Amino acid sequence: MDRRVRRTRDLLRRALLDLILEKGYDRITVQDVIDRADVGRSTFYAHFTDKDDLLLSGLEEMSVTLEEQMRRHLEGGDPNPVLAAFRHADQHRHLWKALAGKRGAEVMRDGVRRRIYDIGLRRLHSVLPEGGPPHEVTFEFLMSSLVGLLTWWIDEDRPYTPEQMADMYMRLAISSVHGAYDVSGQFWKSVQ
Amino acid sequence: MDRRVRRTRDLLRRALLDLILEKGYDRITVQDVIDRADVGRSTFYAHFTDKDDLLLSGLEEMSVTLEEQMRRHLEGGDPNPVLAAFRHADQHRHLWKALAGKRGAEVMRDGVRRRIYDIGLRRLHSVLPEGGPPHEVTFEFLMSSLVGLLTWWIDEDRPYTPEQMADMYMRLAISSVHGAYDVSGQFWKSVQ
DNA sequence: ACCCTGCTGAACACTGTGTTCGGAAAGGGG
DNA sequence: CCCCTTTCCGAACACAGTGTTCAGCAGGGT
Repeated sequence: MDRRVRRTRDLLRRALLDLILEKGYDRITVQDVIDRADVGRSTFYAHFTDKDDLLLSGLEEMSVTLEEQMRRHLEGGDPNPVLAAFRHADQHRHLWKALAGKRGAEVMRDGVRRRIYDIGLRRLHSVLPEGGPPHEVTFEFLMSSLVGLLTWWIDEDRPYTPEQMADMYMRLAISSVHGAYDVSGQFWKSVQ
Repeated sequence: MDRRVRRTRDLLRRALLDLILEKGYDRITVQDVIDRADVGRSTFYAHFTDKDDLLLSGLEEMSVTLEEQMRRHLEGGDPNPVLAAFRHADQHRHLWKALAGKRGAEVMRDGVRRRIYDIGLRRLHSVLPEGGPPHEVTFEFLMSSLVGLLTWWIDEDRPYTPEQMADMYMRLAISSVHGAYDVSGQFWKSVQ
């Protein structure tokens, strides 16, 4: 039955997330996960090929809602394009901490990073003016600082609201581009 | 014999670095390392407690020269304080790629990151003005973009000189701070 | 030539992985 | 309610890698 399958997979995913927050991803064994989820060993391997696979299945779920949320914000003409990301992280703190935080797995951080990069790339490339550093450099600069701020904020439980974080990031990011490319206020408008 | 000991440790460290570039840190077994270094198994464990320990002993060596080099630049009143970091990465490409790159270990990236953070923190805190975002936010923004650019540049073999990289980074970084802090203050009061 | 000191490698116990398979349990359709 | 299919269970197994131990070997230093 489909319901049974989904239930089992959810149990396993949830157990993994809890364990990540407790002891960190790399200290977890498959045995830990199936004990916590109260699921048979062979059942685990019937659903996932290994621990990483289980983890990645969680990322899929998360990045789908993230991308959707970001797209909605962008298409809705939101003045701050990164607000959606900070809001999503705030609403799914538990998930983000486990997946993108310190105790999470490397695989995962790379995954999250790549997702945000992909979303940002589409938009940024058409928005960046000419006459400054190569786009790839500016892109790397802006994306790594965004990912850095996002994960730091969640990981360290800093007491700023998503709106504050997004504002601060955008202010820093926009003026960096503005200064480095030496353009007039037109850039600010095109971002809004 | 002191010389014999040092030789053995060097053989192991070198073997590890080569293997990291070949197959990535997490795919390496202790057996791989000692085979490559042609060293007995028990000898390995006589010198290092495990694989991570061997890796960290390499970081020590690297971060000592990096810190020294950065301190010299800073004390010499160098106009571009991050140039030393880009130069060091350029001169020790092999090491940086293995330690701070994609194929390197997580432990290591965190180590490199923390080193750069520590060095930057001392300096930044006294330099940042008031009236903008909280220092910790700006600091995180600047440091993660610096680390991001550094590792991306080395990892992807982008064809820019250390001087160009340092220049581009400083341009982006300075104008971001300048722009974000040079405000009438009204905006930031609501954040703080 | 003789010591040390450090190196060797086989053997071992142990932890964790991923597979297999007979049988139990759970749910849906008649 | 029973039957049938799907799913789950868990013990047993082979395997890979870790870290330890120990008797013996090698070679540089005095």
